[in-house]
This record gives sequence, structure tokens and C-alpha cells, in this order.
Amino acid sequence: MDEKNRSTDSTRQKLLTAACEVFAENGFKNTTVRDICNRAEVNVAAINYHFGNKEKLYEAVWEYANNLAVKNRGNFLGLDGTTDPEKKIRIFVKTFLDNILNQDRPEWDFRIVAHEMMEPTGAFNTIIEKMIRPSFLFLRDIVQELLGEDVPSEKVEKCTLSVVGQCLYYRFANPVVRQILPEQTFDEKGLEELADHITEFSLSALKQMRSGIEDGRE
Amino acid sequence: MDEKNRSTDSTRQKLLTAACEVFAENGFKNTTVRDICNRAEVNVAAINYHFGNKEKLYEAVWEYANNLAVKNRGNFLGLDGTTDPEKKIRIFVKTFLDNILNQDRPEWDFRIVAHEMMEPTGAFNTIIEKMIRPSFLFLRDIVQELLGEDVPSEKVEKCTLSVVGQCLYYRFANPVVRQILPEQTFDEKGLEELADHITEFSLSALKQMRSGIEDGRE
Amino acid sequence: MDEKNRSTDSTRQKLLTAACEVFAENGFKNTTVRDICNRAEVNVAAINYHFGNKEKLYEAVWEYANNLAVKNRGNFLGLDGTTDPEKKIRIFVKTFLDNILNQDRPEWDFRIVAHEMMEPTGAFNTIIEKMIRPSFLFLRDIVQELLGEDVPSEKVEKCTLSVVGQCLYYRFANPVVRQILPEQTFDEKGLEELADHITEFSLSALKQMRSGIEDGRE
Amino acid sequence: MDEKNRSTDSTRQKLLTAACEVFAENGFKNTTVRDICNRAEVNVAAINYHFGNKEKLYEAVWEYANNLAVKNRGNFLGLDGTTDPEKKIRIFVKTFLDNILNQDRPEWDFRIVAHEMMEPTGAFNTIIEKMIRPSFLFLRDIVQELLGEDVPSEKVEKCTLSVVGQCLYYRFANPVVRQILPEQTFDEKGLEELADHITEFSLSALKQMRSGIEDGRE
DNA sequence: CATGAATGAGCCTTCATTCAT
DNA sequence: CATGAATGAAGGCTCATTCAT
Repeated sequence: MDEKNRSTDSTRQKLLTAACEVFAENGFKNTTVRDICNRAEVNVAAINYHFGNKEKLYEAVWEYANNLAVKNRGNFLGLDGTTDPEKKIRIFVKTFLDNILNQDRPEWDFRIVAHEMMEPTGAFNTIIEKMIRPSFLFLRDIVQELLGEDVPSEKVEKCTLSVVGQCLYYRFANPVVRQILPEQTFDEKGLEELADHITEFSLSALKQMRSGIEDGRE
Repeated sequence: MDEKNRSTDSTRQKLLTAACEVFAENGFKNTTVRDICNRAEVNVAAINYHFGNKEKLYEAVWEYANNLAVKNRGNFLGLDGTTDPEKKIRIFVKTFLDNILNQDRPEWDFRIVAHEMMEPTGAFNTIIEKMIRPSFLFLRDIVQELLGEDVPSEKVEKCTLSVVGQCLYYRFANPVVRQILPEQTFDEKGLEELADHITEFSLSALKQMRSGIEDGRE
Repeated sequence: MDEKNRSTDSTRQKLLTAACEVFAENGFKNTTVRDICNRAEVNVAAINYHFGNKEKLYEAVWEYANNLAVKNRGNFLGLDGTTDPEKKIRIFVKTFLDNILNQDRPEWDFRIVAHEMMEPTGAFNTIIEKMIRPSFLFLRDIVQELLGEDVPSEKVEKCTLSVVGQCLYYRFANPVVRQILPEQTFDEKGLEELADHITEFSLSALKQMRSGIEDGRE
Repeated sequence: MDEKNRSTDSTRQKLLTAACEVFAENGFKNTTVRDICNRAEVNVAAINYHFGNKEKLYEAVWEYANNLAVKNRGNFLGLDGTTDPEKKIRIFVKTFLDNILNQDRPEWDFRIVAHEMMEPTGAFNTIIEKMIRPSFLFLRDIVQELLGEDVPSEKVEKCTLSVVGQCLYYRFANPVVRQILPEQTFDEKGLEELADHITEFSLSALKQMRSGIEDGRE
């Protein structure tokens, strides 16, 4: 039975992995079950056996993405309290860019979120709550530190999204960036430069805004 | 002949309008010609008659979107030279947000761009060159003014994208924003507030960076 | 009314002529009404106006072919009684080959018969009676002369078909001939040689058979 | 596995058989895949599964026809060298007539060739080389024997086609023959008589021509 | 009478799913 | 559990025909 389960899991896993990649590349409708099975090197009928149907496989992919995201979040959550806010924001930005842009890791988890935004298939709230909000809250706290405690929360949140938006742009509008800024690369060096810029831009804004607020208060 | 053309254009136009909406909602492959024809209340064969086939209809939609974009761009291009850069950037941001978020106008033109980014069908460069780059260049010149003339162009361009990214985030990640910032609206008032914030954030950053650069130079 | 009819006939005639060619090239089902109308340079709706529908146009083409065939038959029917049988058979063969193979004349009337044989659409007996039997009887009489009067009619008829078959082969199996006998041409010179051969072969056979019959009778 | 293959082959084979018949009856374009599937009593999608598409099914039919032809050719190829040329030609003619006319066998292989000649779909050279030329060469050698060695090859080849043409006429112009020679049957007896006639006509011609040639040479 | 536009039936193909082994 | 084969429901496209001017 062990053996059996293991071989079962193996097929299931191959299917899941392949599905992540293919769904991320083509979206739900553009993906055919045969595409997935070919990449997984298993029989077409296996999908129905292991997951019921295409839609349930898609859901399973989401669950899988969830779990991965939780693990990845650990990367910068681990830094809690250890560094000053400016360093923390730099780390957040770099880690975030890595997660969504680094060519060395399969980027399917982000692309699949993007697809879901364009063509919601249900099961979207889960993604936000499990994958997105935790990151958001983490960054919001850093921004709060930088802006000072008595800034209204709406302002803090909007500034947080301003930081996130700068990062995500390079993911969402990636083809545009490649056309308009052809010298921009997305290897380690390119991402470092990008993180530098976004951090500088954001810190400049936050500092200036803080001093403006404090000036206004005085 | 007037009558004739009008009725002729009517079917073609109904088809084109319906296609814009449906393609924007579902992307190219997810859309069926029957969907479009049902919405346009015309026969399936009409697509073939007026556009040749589904793909050519899609191209026609792009051309249509392009023309609309040119018109919309006029909104802020008209302001050339009349205002100071700070006002110009405020106008750009507000106009841009309007174009991509205003609930009163059919938002299909942006969604269709987003779809194209996720699942390219070819004919993408045209979009960038005709729809995107002109806006980019317009904003870049404003940013240049704000940063000063002797800032390296890469920095200017990255700052430009930082501004654009903040705006686009509310479009790309719209469902996320609605979940995470539920009090944020996208009516005229909400967009004004958003424009205020993004302008403030960006101007703060640009000013601070400029003074930093000038300090460094002295 | 004259004028009117004339212009009407003109469109009708253009349509008919084009239909002959296109039907002959592609057969009934392979031909689209638009093919015909394009070649005739008239509107699609004209077919329905002038002929009712595609099928009735096809029938009209047959009728037209009929009339042409009657005229063509005159070519060798006019020789009645003037020459000796050997010359007559030579003339028949050459005329027949001309009718079915000569590159200078539109060969549609024969091809359309061939199509009709493969895919009968009705109205076939007419063709045989009006186009084919007259030729057959004409040749049969010549063969009868050559074989002598007391040969049973079945033999005469089979010999007649042996002559016709040799000719028709070059029409029916034309692509095969072009592949297998590439040096064979179908211009005037080639057809003369072909007529010479078929005449020689047939006369040889008929003479030999006649002497065999006469020997047997003695 | 036997069972499996048998049932597998069964569907594929049913499809192939049905396709042979329907293509032969109607030609390529006139045939719908639904016709074929209905006759084969299988699902429409089966064509796609087993053959890819309609065109490839058509090619498979050709391959099948080819194999059949090879087998049939064996009937007279087996006689090589055993008989004198007169007997050989009689056997060739009878076998050929059987192949193209015998009512006891499905006659689709010939009809499909005929269709291909009227409305070529490509893949025609193959047919000639694999199905037709071998027969032609076989008969040509017999005719050569009968005419003598020093007859120019063009004459030999034309005489060969004269023999073939007489046979094929009964196939190509079959409806005509039935109308004009109503007493001619196509059962065993009728075909024997036909073979007798064509053989007699051809041998008469060839003998007479040979003696004419030899007389001329002396 | 002639024309451009519109229609609906039908065709080939693809795909997710199910079946039998 | 895994597999190859089978299925039926769409999907895109073509075509003969009809309509309105």
C-alpha cells in the first residue's frame, strides 16, 4: 500500500506540477487537459481519476500555490524587528521583486494570480486572504513606522499600495517594460537596480511626506 | 446612400462594439463568435462577411481601441506648455486614472490590453507603439522637468514607471484593492482622492530625489 | 424592352458561360456560386434571379452543352457518303479527338459529361440520347461497312466501342497519359499522330477480323 | 491484447471501409465525415482520433487501395513466362476487366481513382506510380512480344494504351454502355464475352500491324 | 433588374469526459 | 490504478439562398 500510494502520489504530483506550469502559461480556458497530461507524461484519464475534472484540478493548483506562498512569505517575515525600517523596506522590495520576477524560479504562482484577476473562476477570496493580505500587512507596518504613528491609516495604506504598485508594474506590464526599457534586465543585477530605485523613490516620498506632515502639525 | 451606409455601418458597428466588450471580458480564446453575435444580435455569418474571421475581427477591435486611445490622450496632451510641471503631473495622473478606472466609460480598452499581456495573440507591438509609448513619453518629459535636466535618462524613465505603476495597480489589482481597501471607491470622488495621493507621493519622491541629487552635486 | 432583354441576356449569358467553365473544372459540389459569379463579374444574387438556384443553373448548362454538341456533330456528319470508310473512320477519330482534347477550344462540355458520370445529378439520359448516341450510330455504320454486312450487330457495336474507347482514354485518363507518356503532346501535331495511331490500330483490327470472318465462312 | 487489438482494429477498420465506399461514391469534397461515421456506425470524433482529420483519412484510403491493388495485380503477374503472349494478353484483359467491373467485388478502388482524375486533391503521382504504371509495364511487355522487338517504343506504348482504353471504356462510360448496349451484362459471362472481344480486336490489330511492319521492312 | 448585406444550415475539428479492459 | 479508445457537445467557418433597397 505504501508503494501503491507512492506511485499514486507520484502521478498526482506530476500532474499537479505540470498543471501549475501550463495553467500559468495559458490561463484556464486556453489550457487543454491533454497539454497538461503530455507535460506530465501521464494518461488523459488520470486527471479525472485523481482530481475529478479540469476545474477541480485548477482548484488543487490554487491550493498548492497557497502553500508555496506561505513558505515564501517566510523569507521576509523572518526579519521582523531585526532591522531599521529603511533596511526592511529595501528587503521587502527586493524579496517581492524576486518572488514575482526572478527568472530562476518558476514564476507560475504569480502568473496564475494574474490570470485569476482577469478571468475570475471563483476561489479568489482565499487567494487574497492567504497570499496577499499577509504581505500587505507586513509592508503596511513598515510604512507606518516610516510615516510616523499619527498618520491616518488610509494614507498609510495608500502609500503601501504605492510601493507595491511600483513593484507589480514590472510583473503585470512586463512585456511593455521590455519594449519600452529594453536595457532593463531581470537577472540578479537588474533586480538589484530595480529594488534600489523603488526603495529610493519610495523612501524619498515617505520621508518628504513625513516632514510635510510634521511641518503642517507644528 | 446615407440610409444604406447607416444600416450597413450599424451591423458592422454593433459587431465591433459587442466584440470589444466580449473580448475584453474573456480574452481572445475564451470568446466565442457566437457570444459576440448574440450580444450584437446579428447572425454568426456576419462576422465572416464583415471582418473575414474571428482573428481579423480581433484586429479590428485593436484598431478601434487605438483610435479611442488617441482621442483620450488628447485630453491631457492639450495642456502642453500651459501649466507648471506639478499641475501637469496632477492632470496626467487624474486623466490616466479616469481612462483606466472611471466607471462611467466602458473600460474594455484597458482590459483587452491586460488580456493581451497575459495571453499574447500577436499584434502586440502595435499596441505598445500606438497606445502606450506616446503616454509614456508625455509623462517622461514632465518627470524630466521635475527632476532637472542633468539626471540620467534611466533614472527619469524608472521614475516615470514608478508613477505609472502606482496608477495601474488600481486597475490590474482592482479586485485586490476592493477587498483590502473596501472603503476606497472608484467614483469621481474616489478617483480624485486617488489622484491626490499618487500625485503627492510622486511629487514628494521627485522633489526629495532632486534635492538629494543637487546636494550631491554641490 | 429590346434593350432590357439584351442587357438581361448579357448577364444571363455571362453567368452561363462562366458556369460552364467552372462546373467543368470542379464538378457540381466543388463549385461555389461565388466562384461562378466572380468569373462572370456579376452579383451573387443574379444566379437566383436568372436561374432560380444553383441546381437549375447546372441544368441550364446541360441544355447549353446539348445545343453546342448538336452543332459540333455536324462537323463529321456532313461527310456522309462522300468518302470511303477508311477515310471516314480517320476523319471521325480526328474530329472526335479534337472535340475532347484540343487545347484551343474550351473543353468544358466533355469534362462536364465526365463529372456527370461520376456523380449523376439526374438529367443523364438526355445527354446520352442527344449527345452520344448520334455519334455512336454514325461510327457504327462506318464500322459495319468495314466489317461487312453479315457480321452480327453485337460484334459491330463492340468494335465501335473499341474505337471510341481508344479515343476517350486520352480524355478520361489524361493525367495518367501525361505521366506515363510524357512525350505525348495534345497540340495539333500530337492529335494528328494520335489519330493516325488509333486509325491504324482500328483498321488493322477490323481488316484482320473481316478476313478471319470471311475465311471462316468459306 | 488480442481482444483489444481486434476491437481497436475493428473501429479503425470500419472507418476505413466506410471511407472507401463513401469517398468512391462521392469524391473527396462531396463526402462529409458524418456520412462516413454514420456508415461506420462510430462517433464523428473517431476520425480525428484514428486518422487525424478528413484529409489523412483520405490518404489512408489510398494506401489501402494501393495494397489491394498490389494483391490484385498478383493475379496476372503470377503467370510470367508460363504462357504464350496471346494467352497472356487474354488473361490480362480478363483480369483487368474483373478488377474494374466485376460486380462481386466492391468497386470503390477504381471509382476513387476516377474521382481523383476529375478533381485532383494532390497525392496523385503516388497512385500512378504505385497502382497504374506497374500494370502498364506488364502489358507493354506482352505487346512488345506480339509486335516484335524492333518496333519503336512509342508505337508499342500507344498500342498498349489502345488495349487498356478499350477495357477502361466500360468502366468510365459504364452508364453510357448500359444505355447504348442494354443487352451487355457485367456478370461473369458478360465479362468473358467482353474479354474475348477485346482480345480478338487487339490481337487482330497487333498481328496485322506486325505483318505490315515486316512487309515494309522486307 | 442589380446589388450589398443578412441569414441559417451544415461542415470539419477540438476538447473534456467516460468507458472497458 | 493506468491506459487507449470512444463519445457528444461546442466552436469557427463556408455556402447557397434571401432580403431590402
